[in-house]
Amino acid sequence: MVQTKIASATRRPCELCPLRGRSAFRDFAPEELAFVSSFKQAELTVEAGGALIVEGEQHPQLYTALGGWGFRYKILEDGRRQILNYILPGDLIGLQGNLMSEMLHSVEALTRMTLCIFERERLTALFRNHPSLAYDLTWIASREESMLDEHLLSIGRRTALERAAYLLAFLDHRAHMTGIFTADVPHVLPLTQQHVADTLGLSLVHTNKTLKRLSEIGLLRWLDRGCEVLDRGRLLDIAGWQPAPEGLRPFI
Amino acid sequence: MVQTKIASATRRPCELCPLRGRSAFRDFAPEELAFVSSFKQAELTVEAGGALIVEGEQHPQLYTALGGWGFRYKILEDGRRQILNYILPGDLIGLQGNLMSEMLHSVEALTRMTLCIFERERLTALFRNHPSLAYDLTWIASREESMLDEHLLSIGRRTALERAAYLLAFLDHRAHMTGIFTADVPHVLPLTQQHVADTLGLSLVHTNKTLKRLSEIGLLRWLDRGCEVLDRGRLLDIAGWQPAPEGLRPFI
DNA sequence: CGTGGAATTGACTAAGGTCAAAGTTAGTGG
DNA sequence: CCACTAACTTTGACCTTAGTCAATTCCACG
Repeated sequence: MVQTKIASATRRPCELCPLRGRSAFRDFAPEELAFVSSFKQAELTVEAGGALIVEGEQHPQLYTALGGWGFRYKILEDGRRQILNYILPGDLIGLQGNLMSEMLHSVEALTRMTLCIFERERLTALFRNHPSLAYDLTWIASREESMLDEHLLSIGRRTALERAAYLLAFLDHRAHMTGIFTADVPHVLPLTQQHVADTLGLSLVHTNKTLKRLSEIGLLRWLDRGCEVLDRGRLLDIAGWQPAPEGLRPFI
Repeated sequence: MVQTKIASATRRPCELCPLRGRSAFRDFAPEELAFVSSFKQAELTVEAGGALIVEGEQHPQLYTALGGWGFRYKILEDGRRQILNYILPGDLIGLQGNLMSEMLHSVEALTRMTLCIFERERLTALFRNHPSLAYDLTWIASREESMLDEHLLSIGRRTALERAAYLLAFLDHRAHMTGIFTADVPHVLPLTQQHVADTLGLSLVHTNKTLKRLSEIGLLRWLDRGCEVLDRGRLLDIAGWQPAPEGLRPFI
């Protein structure tokens, strides 16, 4: 949690971006690609548990997650923590909250993450010269909002069991959509029960008992620091949720 | 709640927009104003309780609230309702959720609302020709996100008393910032306790008891269908919250 | 072997939900 | 002007869910 970031020397060109060509993402026009390439400053690697963004600090960079898992959160003065959303490859980090002033939330890596760094300053050039990318940026912000809406509904109105079912189905769905659950890796959500608790607004103990209920009926398997979803359909039934169909999505 | 919208014949030019010139909002350059004027289709009036947007429906318009109060919400199949955020003058409605496909939440008027109508289709032209307005749009989406982050923290991690204090301080603050609490009107948040309950994720009964506690120590007065905040400072203390300082904000 | 983070479990407590009824108030129509 | 209604608010009694406390167990790792 207090580990520092580790900047890597990598300077992979956008043409070789690991996200490019994944079936979930839209293609770029050549001129868009050229601009994004110039927009990109460097790549960054953050170890699991490392702090990427700290609430209250100025943060002149934006990031796009290229690999790994992270999460955004806020804490109250006495330490109560609320996880706001999870970050998966393709997600833009730093757009939430004010566009230019200090950060209103923190971001921490759940696994080792690789990120692409952009300078906030250059957003102006993006808006001025690349309307289609500007549109994408708004689209991305809008998508984040709709996820937050869902979470709010969940925490506000669902029972503990429904919330847990919703969260795990949601993350499993996103992982699949993003293409990080390939055939060769185990399909595990890299969470501790503390993360689940802090996302659902529940205590750790109650979260544990709730997850146990879901395990017992065979909907998931809890591993050492992770969760394997065994039956997303039935989780969705319990939650009374249906993921919104999503076409090709942009990323920057 | 099932009343229909009432389109008014008004076609007030943007130069006479009631928001323009209010101290909270930024000024437009002449060419921006000209574009927004052409962007604007008409004005709309919705009576209190009227449905402006219904979840699941296609909605080719965007709105900017000019006057009155509204709220966005989602419901579960069995009727449990979660209010996501409130809409005040200057807020853009319809950007949340997917930019172009069906609406993912509903919007209802809390008081009589007047709105400015834009065609979603013309967003493309806005992005292409008015980078500064495109930037504003992203800024607005980003601001909505940061409000949702706050709400999530509140519902997930604050006690009933803290949540109520937070919500009322939040709304009172926004009302003041937006300039709708002028000297000649009573400074009343136009809510029922059911709205408060559905925002805080609490039952109506418990909400009532919680609000009573806040009244008894003199922090607010509950009126027939509304709330008068008497001591925002102490509400903020209870909530452990501090509104983020906000400079001039854009609107479209 | 130890050690520390994570997961589990049981006993008890408290916050908040549910049910049911009654009181208030604004508005409506006679 | 007044009775009537419907929507809101208020209150008390009781129940359920979830939180707290305190151990214990289970691993992964050095």
